[in-house]
Amino acid sequence: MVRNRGLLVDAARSAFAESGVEVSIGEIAQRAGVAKGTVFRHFASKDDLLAAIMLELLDRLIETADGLRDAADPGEALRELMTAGVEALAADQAFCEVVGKPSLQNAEVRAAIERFAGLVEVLTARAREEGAIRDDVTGTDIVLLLGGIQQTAAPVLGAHPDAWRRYLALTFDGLAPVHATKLPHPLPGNLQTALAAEG
Amino acid sequence: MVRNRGLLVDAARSAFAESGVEVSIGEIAQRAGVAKGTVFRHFASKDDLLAAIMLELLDRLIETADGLRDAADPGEALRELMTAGVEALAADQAFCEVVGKPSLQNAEVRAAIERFAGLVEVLTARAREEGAIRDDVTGTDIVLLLGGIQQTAAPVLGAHPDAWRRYLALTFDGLAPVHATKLPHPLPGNLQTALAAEG
Amino acid sequence: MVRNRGLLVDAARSAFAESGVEVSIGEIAQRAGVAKGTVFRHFASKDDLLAAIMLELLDRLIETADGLRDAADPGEALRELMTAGVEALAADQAFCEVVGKPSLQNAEVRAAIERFAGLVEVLTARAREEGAIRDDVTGTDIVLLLGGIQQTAAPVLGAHPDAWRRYLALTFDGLAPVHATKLPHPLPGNLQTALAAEG
Amino acid sequence: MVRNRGLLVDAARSAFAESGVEVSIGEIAQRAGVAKGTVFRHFASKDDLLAAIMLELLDRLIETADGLRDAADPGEALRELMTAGVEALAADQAFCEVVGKPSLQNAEVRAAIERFAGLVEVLTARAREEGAIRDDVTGTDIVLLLGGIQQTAAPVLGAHPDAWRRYLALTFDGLAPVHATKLPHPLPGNLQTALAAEG
DNA sequence: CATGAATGAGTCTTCATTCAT
DNA sequence: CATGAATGAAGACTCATTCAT
Repeated sequence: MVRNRGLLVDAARSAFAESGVEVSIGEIAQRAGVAKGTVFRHFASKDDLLAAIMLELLDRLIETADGLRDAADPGEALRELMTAGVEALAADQAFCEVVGKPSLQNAEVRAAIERFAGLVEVLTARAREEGAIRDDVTGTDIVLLLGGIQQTAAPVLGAHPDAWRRYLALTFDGLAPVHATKLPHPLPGNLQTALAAEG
Repeated sequence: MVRNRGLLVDAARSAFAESGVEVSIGEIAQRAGVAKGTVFRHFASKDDLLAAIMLELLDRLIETADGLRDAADPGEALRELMTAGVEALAADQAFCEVVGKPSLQNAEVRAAIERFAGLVEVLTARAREEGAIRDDVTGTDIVLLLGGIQQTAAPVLGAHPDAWRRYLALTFDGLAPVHATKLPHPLPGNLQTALAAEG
Repeated sequence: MVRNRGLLVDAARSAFAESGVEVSIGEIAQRAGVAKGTVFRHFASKDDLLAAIMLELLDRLIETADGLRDAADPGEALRELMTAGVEALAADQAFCEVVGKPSLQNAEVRAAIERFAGLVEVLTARAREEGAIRDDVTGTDIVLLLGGIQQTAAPVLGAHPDAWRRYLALTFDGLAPVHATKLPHPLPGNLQTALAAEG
Repeated sequence: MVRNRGLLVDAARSAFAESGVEVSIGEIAQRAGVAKGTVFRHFASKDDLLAAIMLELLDRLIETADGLRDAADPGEALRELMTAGVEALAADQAFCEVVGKPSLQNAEVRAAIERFAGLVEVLTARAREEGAIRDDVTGTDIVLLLGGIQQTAAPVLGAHPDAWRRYLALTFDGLAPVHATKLPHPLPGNLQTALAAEG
């Protein structure tokens, strides 16, 4: 039924968030109060289930980015988006692992990340043009930084759940247009190109 | 013999570096060209082997930090240390996982991390006092940032092995004393204290 | 299904009985005609499986002991109980090993043994008071003797499956109240106390 | 060298005695202060080493039995022999396991047991003819009883190292010629015949 | 549709035994 | 002769996935 799918998705969401991608199907099924077989009725494989959950998170983030597209203050908008991004990562162990490891991403997830990256690129460009951030920073940088900020705080998140805000602030200071030297090793503008394997 | 142990450690080093802590003993043995049992001749358990490899890396880092202790330019010294730290992380998947997840650390590894953190604290203090970095940044921040910088670059490391240098530069700019606002959510000075308490 | 569990328990029962506690899960699975994983579906660990089988035997023995509690002839009742006990041991290698080695006993098994020992104590006391057995024999002695009688016959059990009856008879003669000298080295009345302390 | 063999045998003796036949070759080698390979230089297999140690024990027992052959009091002689036998068993875990489980016996051990059994048969016959013990008891019974008596006390040997004397006394009372009823299930006079497998 | 039993490949680890040095 | 490194066959246990009911 459709209700079971809902329970399943809820359970998977919390299980992946708390325990990461390695959480077992059995654990998820148990949390949902269904049998393991039911999981595979709704999702062809564990990877599919994971992808579905990750897509939810990505879609929410895409929506947020979309809503900030025409914000009055592009610098502030970018900061809000980054806040939302890091917050989402800090709240979900599996999300961190998936966005940080391309090998865990399937086609749909990759497409959603690309979509998100495109919006980030737009917001970043606006902020850059307004002089809110330095002009050698790209959208790809911003997307990558989200995972980095979360990771910085990760080891202390148990004791300091808000620590990521500290490192977001620090990173944002690094993005400020006050810095004279150019950043080295610029990446290609497109995230997919930057990810392009083995090269 | 000693040669086999060398092969084994080499194999383990590269296997852990490429695939992370979950790489199987079988894979390591195969890379080394030995039987599985041979691995357990040299290291009592997989954890012991992992710890040995991690301690190599940590010891090298500690040595580097120690050598920079009395450097003429404390700001530059800190940057060099961070470079060495991120480079080590970027080159080793397992190292990232171990330093980021206290549950993977055995007593020796934990002690080495603590020792390293102590040296970072010293270098950070000097840089702070010299005005090379802003005065609301602690050694704990620096240690945590290493993992964050690596993580930022991680998704593109396959295609751009030096990408971490870009994000190290960006982070270092964020540490510059030009920033007026204080960082929120300060952590306790001691890393162990910051890590304390699972919740 | 339930049939498979039956097959599994049957297989485990006979495998443990014939080969002792060291029989492999693979052997049991093969006898049951299932895969190894199936064993772990039904029992969380080998110890759990062993405990389940052992508890069956102990429960049957406890039931027997309980049924003999108010028997008209306490001497005969004790003999019947000992017969049941030795017979159970003679038929099951693993049972012998488990009751003889406290380290193989989990909490439930230990509790069942204690319960059985309590009943034996009662029956022994009655027999003693009736003058059916000598008055320096305790329930602890009787419990211990069961394993001893089995062990006496063990080496010839292959060729003489009933040999234990011979040594039960001999032992029972030794328990008769006709003997003038007291038994040396009396043990504490309680079995757990007698077992206490590894040294 | 011959000295190494001595160290090895000493180590094996104590290791087998304390831990039983399952003690590892590594443990024995370590106790002896030699390398594992050395064990196999002196003994072709673990079974051979075990057999050598067991033969020592059996030879000592055979000697004891031989010395009691012409004792003035045949009943007392038998009791002394049984005391020596049970004491040897109680002091050696592996010895118990080997004599109790024909499958652990190699040809030499079996021969020594047979030799011992022959002597016991002689002592038993004398005691029987003197009326020191009941006349339906055979040497085979006596040999088998040794293991049984040890086993009776085994579970409490940790806390009560002399407990076996209690059960030896009890058993000896059972052997007394005061008992009217014949023992059931007589075994063939020869131990090897009684052991004869699968019959 | 849902169940949960069954599968089987894969993991770490132990240990008797062999053999090059 | 002694060493101890190497082997490889087991063993217990886990888990994604399949499928009969």
